[in-house]
Order: sequence, then C-alpha cells, then structure tokens
Amino acid sequence: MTSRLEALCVEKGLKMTGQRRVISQVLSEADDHPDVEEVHRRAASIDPRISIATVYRTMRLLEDAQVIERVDLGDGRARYEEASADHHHHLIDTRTGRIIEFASPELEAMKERIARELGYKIVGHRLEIYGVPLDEEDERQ
Amino acid sequence: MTSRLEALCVEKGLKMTGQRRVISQVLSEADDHPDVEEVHRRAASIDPRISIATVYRTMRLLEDAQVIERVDLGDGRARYEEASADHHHHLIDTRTGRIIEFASPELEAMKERIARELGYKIVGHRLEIYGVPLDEEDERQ
DNA sequence: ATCATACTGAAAACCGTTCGCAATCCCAGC
DNA sequence: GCTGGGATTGCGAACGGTTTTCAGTATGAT
Repeated sequence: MTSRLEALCVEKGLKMTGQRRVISQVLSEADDHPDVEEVHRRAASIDPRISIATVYRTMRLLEDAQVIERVDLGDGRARYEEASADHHHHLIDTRTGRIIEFASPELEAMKERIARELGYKIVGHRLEIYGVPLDEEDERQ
Repeated sequence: MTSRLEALCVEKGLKMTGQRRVISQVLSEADDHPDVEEVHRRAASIDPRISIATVYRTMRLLEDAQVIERVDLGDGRARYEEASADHHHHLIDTRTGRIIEFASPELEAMKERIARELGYKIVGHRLEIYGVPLDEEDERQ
C-alpha cells in the first residue's frame, strides 16, 4: 500500500525510489520525533540495504518539499515530524525526554504583536519549554 | 583594570589566569552574541597566545558558573551573552542576522500557564522569532 | 526495452566541539 | 619573595552529526 507521505511526495512530483518509499512509510507510521539515526534504524528493519546517507538526503528532500519539518530540540541532532498546517510547539520532559506538543492561538497572536511592535514580520519562530512533572517537582533527579 | 566579568569570576572563586582575564574582558565589552570563534578572534587580538581550546573550556566554565549564558539560535554553533536576571528572548533578522532582544512578562506568564495546564513545571524554555523588517517585507531577498 | 538522468552506498571530508597529554602557570604556604 | 603541587594551557587527535564525492545503479520518459 501507498503511505500517506508517499502519496504526498508523488503529488509534489518527487521521483519515488524504493528507499524513499520505505522512508515515507516509516515517517507516516511515526507518532514521535525521530532523529535520522532512528529513521534509519526503522527503515533498515524494512529494507536493510538503505544507507544512512540516503536517509540524510531524503530527510532534506522531504524538508525542502515541506512534507516534513525539522525540529531542533537542543540535543544536538535534528528531529523530524510530519508537516502540519497548525503551528504547535514542544514541551520536553527533562526527566524522561518525552515530548508533548501543544498549540496556543493566544501565544501566536502575542508573538505576532511583539514582532510588529519591533517593526518585523515573522517568517518563522520556535518555542520550546523544558519542564518536569508538577507532582515530581521536589524529587531528586 | 578589572573587567565586570573578571570581578564576577573572582567573586565566584574561580582561579584567574591571564587567558581567563582576557576572555572576561572580551565578554564584558561585547554587546552582541558572539560565537566561540568570534570570542577567540577578539581575545587573540589582545593576546595571540590564547588557543581556541581554552576559549571553549572557559566558555563552559563561565556558563557553569552562571556568569554567561549559552544562546542557541539554530545556526549550528553556540553563542553567548552575559547572564542576566531578566528573561528575554531573541528576534533574528533573517536578512541581516541582526539579533534583537525583547522581553514580555505576559509571554512568560502565558508559558507558565500552558506548562501548568499540561501538568508541568518549567525548568527552562526558549523562544526565537525569525523575521524580516516590515518595510522590506515585499522585497526580493 | 533503451537511455539520459537522477539516485544510491561507502568512505572521506566537514564543522563545531571535546579530550589526552606534556608543558606551563597560579597562588597558598613558607 | 620563593617554592611546590595541583589546576590550566596549547597542541593535535578524536568525536558526533551531517554533507559530499564518486563510481555504480535504478528510475521513468520515450
């Protein structure tokens, strides 16, 4: 079967190779924020002939085609998620590494306002919150 | 004379070597967000014997001592600014690379609220806005 | 099927950063 | 002041994530 992302790629006119099909499938099935190594691991379990270089290249291709989005969570490597229309941000649980997505129209509006007051038009932005669960806040790490 | 940051380092009990003095001076005089290479360039112009490895080590030392703060602006290298009590964020002019600092208590409050609603206590956060000047927004890059 | 073109795998190059080690410096104690 | 020993330095090598090079392979327009 054709994965969601594969359909999107075809739609955008990208040449579909076996590797790209597999990577698209992996990304379609992911509901987390895998890094390149993790995508490669999952892809290789479907077709072991896929090299990490190809994963890197494909991620870039898909990013440029706006099929996926790069997420920089400050851990020194790129993570990815499917592109989506709605802006959202990430709350990272520093205890477990769990990533929680959230959106806030008010926050978006406030950012727009701040930028406008500074004489700028927003072309991109990012917000990350690092936190610990409220009910564990006094525990030792 | 003793630079602002040098005094702070002494106060924190750090051993003051010639190199650290020079780097402290460079950072005290900086009103931008230099990366390690730039700090090294400026330090070397005062004392050419300073190696980049020492700059890296000293930046980490000063960061750990909370004398300076690391700023990750998504360009793949660490930038630094003097530590300050008030939270602020950065608007990056994508045309020129200029960095504008801004603070917004309302934004801080909103972030706190969002985290609390998700059941988390904030231990860190970061917000960057990338923008172009309003009066140039329709120009070609 | 054929063919030009685009893609792939493997290894090398890259870039920012850290580390290992021998030489050097700082400063507490004399 | 001088000294001794632990901290710091400079150098180059190593590192981790990412990009590139290049020869070989696959793709899909014809």
